[in-house]
Amino acid sequence: MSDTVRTRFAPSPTGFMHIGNLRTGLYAYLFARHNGGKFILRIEDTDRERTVQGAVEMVYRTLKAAGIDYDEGPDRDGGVGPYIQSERADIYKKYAEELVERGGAYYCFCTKERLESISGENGTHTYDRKCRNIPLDEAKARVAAGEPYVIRQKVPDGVVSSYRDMVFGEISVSSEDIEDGVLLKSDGMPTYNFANVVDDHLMGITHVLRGAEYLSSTPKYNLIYDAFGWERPHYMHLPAIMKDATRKLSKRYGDANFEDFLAKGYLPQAVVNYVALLGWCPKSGDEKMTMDEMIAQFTPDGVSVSNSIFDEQKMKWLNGEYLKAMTEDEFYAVSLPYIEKGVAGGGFDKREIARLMQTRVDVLGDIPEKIAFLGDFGEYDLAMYEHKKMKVDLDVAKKAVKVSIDALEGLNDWNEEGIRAAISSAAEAAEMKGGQVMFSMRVALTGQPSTPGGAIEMAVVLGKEESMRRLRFSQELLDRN
RNA sequence: GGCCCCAUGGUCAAGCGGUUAAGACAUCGCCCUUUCACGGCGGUAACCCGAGUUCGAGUCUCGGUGGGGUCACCA
Repeated sequence: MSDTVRTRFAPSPTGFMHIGNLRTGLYAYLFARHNGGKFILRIEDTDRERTVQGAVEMVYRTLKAAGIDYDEGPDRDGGVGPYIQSERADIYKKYAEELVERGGAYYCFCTKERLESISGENGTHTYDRKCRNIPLDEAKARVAAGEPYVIRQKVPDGVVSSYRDMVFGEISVSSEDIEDGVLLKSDGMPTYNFANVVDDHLMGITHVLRGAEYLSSTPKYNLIYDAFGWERPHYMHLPAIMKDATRKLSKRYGDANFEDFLAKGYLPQAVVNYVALLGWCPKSGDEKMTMDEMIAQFTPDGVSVSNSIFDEQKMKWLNGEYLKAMTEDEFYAVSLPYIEKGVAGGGFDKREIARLMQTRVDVLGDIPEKIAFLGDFGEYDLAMYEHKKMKVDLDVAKKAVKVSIDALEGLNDWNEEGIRAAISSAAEAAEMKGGQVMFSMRVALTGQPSTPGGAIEMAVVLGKEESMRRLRFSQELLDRN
């Protein structure tokens, strides 16, 4: 293997990809690309009980939507596969046995019951190394006889295992704090501890990026590399993303799930951009960045060491920035499904609605409720006509609505200019301020205290027929009081 | 509890011994405006505590406190 950078993203297919997982993959991708290296996707499904049907497809979907493309993976062979751990069982077994021969591991025949019986004060139990000194010949004979076993790491005595993490710096753990952990389970599958080391080595991974929960167990993994005589990779651990000050984002509760955000009307690139900013700050201080810009600027010294709290509000803002930066056509395309949902098939000018919504929503999912009034008009609270700043009250409103009706009834140019001209001159003739008429007209047209646009824009969207119908309805409503 | 890690406004965060302690989100006010937005301008708001090192500490050291992680035949 050459010395080009190779990183990997190794999710376990448990059904969800929250943004913390996504960020880990993103950083591994950015780091690889920044250094002109390769990015590998590996599926860690050694725990058959937690593996969820269809979860691998979800990983593919997510990566694709996020714009993270991998060079090698289950469906893109790079010569060091398979890239799915459950298909590599024989490899782990072979290496575990080799490690036993090298003196870095041993067979253990302790039962689960025995292990539970030696649990410590805090419910934690450290293996007491009972099987550590069984002569190898004897152990092999027991294995050959069919006795169930696991293979455990033989942690050397009296050493301090240290490494330099790219973001956290020097980390040291002494061997007395490291347990003789299980490497190969009794079902023949490896544990994460072992599969990772073997795969990362065999796949030529040069830089391991992963969550900080592995920070203190990395010395243990390094001891395995050492026992094999393999070169250790570089490590870059990433601080956690929190739900609040004391709780991590959790897969179990489906927190901050990537696909949920897409369903709510977030743009994948906005989510990816936001997530990149949680725990990393580019030298330039840029916030809104394309993937290429992130690649160009991604360096480990900008990665933070402390946890950060996920803030949907800011992600919303960023998403809004992406929305506003689109061309009208682009926005129309992405917003159309939401507009259709909001107006439920009404014959409105969807193009115009899209134009109005572009600066008014941060998330596409907010569109339907913002335009619901277009298809839903009826009795409303007349108090809405009271507006001090606009100098409007019920009497003014009555007059204004009548003026509007008279001005628009015979209008043929039903567009912004035409309506504006008609209303303006009518207002003048009636000795009213344009604002008084237009404010009242807007309420009369919509029955809403606030709308995405003013009277003229609303009239255009509603069309002449519907506008006139609504104005007359409102006139009646006002006259009844 | 042992071990590992972390600590700048409400949130994300610059800062690497000397700054009026950036910037962004949020919030508040003003302007623009026919409502709501968009946009523009401005304001409020932070170095966890205590020692030490130093002429000088948010920045270095130690201790405390708080928080996170980990201690599985889960990853």
